[in-house]
Amino acid sequence: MRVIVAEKPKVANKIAYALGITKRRAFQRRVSVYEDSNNVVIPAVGHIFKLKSSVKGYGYPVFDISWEEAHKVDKRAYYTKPYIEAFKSYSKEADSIVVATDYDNEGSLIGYNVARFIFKGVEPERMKFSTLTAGELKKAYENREGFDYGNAVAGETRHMVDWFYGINLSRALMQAIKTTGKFRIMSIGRVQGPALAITSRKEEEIGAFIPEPFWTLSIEIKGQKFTYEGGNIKDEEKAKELYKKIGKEATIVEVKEEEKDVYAPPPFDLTSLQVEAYRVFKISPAKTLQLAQVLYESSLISYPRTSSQKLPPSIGFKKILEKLREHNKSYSKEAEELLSKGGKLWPRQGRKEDAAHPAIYPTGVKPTSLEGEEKKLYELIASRFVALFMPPMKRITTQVKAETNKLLFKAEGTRVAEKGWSRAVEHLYQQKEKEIVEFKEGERHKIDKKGKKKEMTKAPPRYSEASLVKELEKKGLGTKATRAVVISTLFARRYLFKGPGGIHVTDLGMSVYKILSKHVPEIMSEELTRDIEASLEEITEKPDKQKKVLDKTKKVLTKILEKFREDEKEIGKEFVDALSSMREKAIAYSKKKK
DNA sequence: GCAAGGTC
Repeated sequence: MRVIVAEKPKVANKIAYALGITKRRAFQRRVSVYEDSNNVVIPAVGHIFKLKSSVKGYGYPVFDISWEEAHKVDKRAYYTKPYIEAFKSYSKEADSIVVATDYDNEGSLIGYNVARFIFKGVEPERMKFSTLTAGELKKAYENREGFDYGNAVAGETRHMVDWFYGINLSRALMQAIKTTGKFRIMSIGRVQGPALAITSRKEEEIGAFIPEPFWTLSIEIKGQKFTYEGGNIKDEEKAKELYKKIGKEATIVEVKEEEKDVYAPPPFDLTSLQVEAYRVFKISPAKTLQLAQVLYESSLISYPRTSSQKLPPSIGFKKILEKLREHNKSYSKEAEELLSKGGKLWPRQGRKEDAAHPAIYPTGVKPTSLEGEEKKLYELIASRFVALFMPPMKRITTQVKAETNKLLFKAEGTRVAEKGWSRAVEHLYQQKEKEIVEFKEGERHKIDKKGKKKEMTKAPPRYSEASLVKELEKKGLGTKATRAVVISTLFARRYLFKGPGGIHVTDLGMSVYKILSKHVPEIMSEELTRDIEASLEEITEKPDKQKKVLDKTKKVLTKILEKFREDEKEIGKEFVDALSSMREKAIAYSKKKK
């Protein structure tokens, strides 16, 4: 029997149908396996093996670890057990293993672990594909390759290095607090560290910010406000002097109109969906991922954990639009227009690509019982899909300049000449336009009002969860599926909290940031990720370099952890001080509220 | 009770 290992249930289904294996069997009522007389396609659910310490307890350093069935290591991974069982039920009759997981380090490792721990002694083969079309899957099956050990070993190394740093340093932080007789869950890791550093540096910047005064000048003509073209004035005397120069009348010296095409935003990848859902609905990135997973499981949208902003024709643009036309009045007219126009349908495409998945799109399946945020997110995905095929919005910006006693003032406005694609989304959100009163060049008008205002410079804005997710992506930290989760962890640890204006860092968070920046700067820096990536590339080419990389990591960490332990008591005291200062602030705040 | 990465 040949066992074909898929990464996840939906993909197992596609592979099976592409290979003409249509007999489905529900293993233990939970796992769908697809079988004919020679082949069986069985899905994993991502990683079903997990790293586990070989020594008990919470001491450190620990470097002795091994792979174990995930459900045995972590109760929360209970749902992986039937998948393990499904594979095991074929372990005796399997004489051929084909790994058909995503073609990347993590995917190869998922398949490698299934092959070596469940189907011992059978040399695995590899199916290599980048889209899930029947044609490509079939070709990948017919042209099976040797197994890509390089990818799998690189993936394993990434898991181990992250475990060594994350578990050991988290334990060191907790141990420091224990020296004071208290207990608290603490954590830090390769992604948590830089995320905490980014927010902490912002906190410091805001704390150190000293507002400075500046003055602005304005005039009002026919109810239209104009501002001084020279911008903000730092010197009060200068502002007074200019203010005095403003006369009783002004001449319109320039009226400039410019028409611009604004194209529909590209298809959603997970990050841009998270950013947009936050902008439009204030839904947090972690919540968006969770909602998108529900929509995916209900077959309403395609796979959400993608970093692609491209949509291939193979998804069937026309069929989807035809179905969407029936669902929702808000964009059925637009869908109808696109369909009745005939000709080729071609959506806008974005820059980002993902070897394993296309961008997020609505499948066309009719939603039946969506409510609240689920409904909002679905509507966003569906209407933006329709917008992709529509013509650009035409926006006109108008700039007017007025002169009084050789002082120039300007006013700017925008209006929409043609709504274009924005018609498909206007039931969800509207672009704000700035109206402007009509003027003609050469006109002379009375100045109705003149103003001089003192203002203060503002501290830089805080991160929101959405802008932090975006920043992590920009710096190449974490993955599409983990960034929002990492941020949630920092909130759960009480390193961060949501306050006025966005994300704030707590005293505890600042204290962790400062102490680790001093003792273990590498865990707070994005350089660690860069170094690991470089090592992984080397391992992909030469898997026997793994030992060298792991040994080096152990050596470096051992030294760091030894030094950390010397200062354990002192560090523990700093954490406890930070915690009590947080408690005092919280009490003061709740009293003030009363 | 600790990471980060897959996935339900």
